[in-house]
Amino acid sequence: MESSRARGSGTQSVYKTIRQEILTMALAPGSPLDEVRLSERFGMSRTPVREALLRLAADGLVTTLPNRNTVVSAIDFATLPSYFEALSLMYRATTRAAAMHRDAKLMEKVHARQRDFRKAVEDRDAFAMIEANRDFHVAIAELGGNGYYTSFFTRLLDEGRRILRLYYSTFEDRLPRQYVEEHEAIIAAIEAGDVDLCDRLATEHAAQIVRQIQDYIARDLRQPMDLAER
Amino acid sequence: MESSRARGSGTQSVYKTIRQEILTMALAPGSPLDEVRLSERFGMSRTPVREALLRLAADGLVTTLPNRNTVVSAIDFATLPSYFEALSLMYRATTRAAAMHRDAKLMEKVHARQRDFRKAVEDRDAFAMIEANRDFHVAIAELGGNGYYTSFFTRLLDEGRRILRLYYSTFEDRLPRQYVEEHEAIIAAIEAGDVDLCDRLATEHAAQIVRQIQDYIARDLRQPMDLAER
DNA sequence: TGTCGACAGTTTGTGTGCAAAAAGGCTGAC
DNA sequence: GTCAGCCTTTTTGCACACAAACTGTCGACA
Repeated sequence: MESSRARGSGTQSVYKTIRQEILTMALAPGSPLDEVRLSERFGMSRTPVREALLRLAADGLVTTLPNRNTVVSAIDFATLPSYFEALSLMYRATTRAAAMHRDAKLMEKVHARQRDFRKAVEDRDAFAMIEANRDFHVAIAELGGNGYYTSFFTRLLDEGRRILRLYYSTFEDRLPRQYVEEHEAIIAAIEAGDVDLCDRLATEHAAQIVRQIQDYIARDLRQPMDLAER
Repeated sequence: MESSRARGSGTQSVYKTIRQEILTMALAPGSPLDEVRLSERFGMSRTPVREALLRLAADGLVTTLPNRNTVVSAIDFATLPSYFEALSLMYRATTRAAAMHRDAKLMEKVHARQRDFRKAVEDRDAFAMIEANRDFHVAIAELGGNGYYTSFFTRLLDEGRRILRLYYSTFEDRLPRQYVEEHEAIIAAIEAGDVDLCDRLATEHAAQIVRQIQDYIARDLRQPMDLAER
């Protein structure tokens, strides 16, 4: 068959593709992932598909029901408070770390991500904004230089992409501009090496985001809302 | 063949067994894990072995070199400072959370784990002490009720099991008794719901452990030490 | 009419074969 | 004696086949 595909790339490409589709909500939570159907879609056998699903399961993005099928993991609203708590903590920890480990080269990446973010806001592109915001904070985490923080934080932010997509389908431009300014303030504080200020700004920034999501949720709850996950 | 094995248990049992062997250092970092050899050892085909290795790779416990073999992940001493930082943070976060979410049933589990820990210290069993200490803090994290904290912290503590095994091969009984007392103090602070005290105790407890490991490392460095991982 | 059991269909879990890729050894030339 | 190139060996990545397990449906019986 197609031996054009590089040897180790099968699993990788399936993993990346499905992961992206899950995070962008192209695959809704609860969607069944059939191994045969996926293998047909990607034009390869079940084995690499299976291995990709295994990796996604390890990431917590899909849930495999033993001897049954695999589904896209549901977003559990009951754990949202825990999520916000963990997210806030990691906002603070990574931003503090960044203020302590300044590095010109990595700092430039932070600036670049902030430019992307500003552009997304100006374009009023809600989805691009979500991605850019994530990338901005990942860049800060990498600047902080603690790999444990970076991987955990990245995981949290990715889960957040799904939550945000749920509520950002319609774009409201009141708050985003404020986010741009907060990002600028955080950058300035990092460059000044002011750890305490970073901590305060990160705390406030996290609270801002949490507040906004909670507003969206509260608004949704006033409308009839289909909570059935599957 | 042996159809006696339950259908879904193959991968699971291989995963659990190898994971345990890695965490207890029965499999040294850098040890090669050959799929064929493992499949012979466990009396099954390569497929379930392969899936188990994939899960271990997702946990970061093994590293798979593409198109080559997979090896037990090395312990990277360069990242130890980051590790200690993350560990300390999670000690604090989970203990604080525990003080806020008190629960009689889960609290009893904490007491039980502390009894195990005390017994391990009295028995002068270094390895049992390592396991019991991990379980004690996991129990506190579960008491805290934040699943994100629990999973990240558990992962850190498991990685710590390997590091501690490196340095606890000979048991020194100066500090352990102090750990017992510190654990007791933490339990009391949780039961009193004193968040700030929990934070201080967790910080000090973490610093204690970090200091001890660093002492071990410093002592080792004074001797000729083979740093070659493989 | 409601409930239980058997059957068929679907989907996963595992076994097996083959080919690609990398490592190490061998041979030959310089 | 050393180094380059080829070949062999080892091990993985993927394809495919088969059987177990679960779901849903249909029919029989109370």
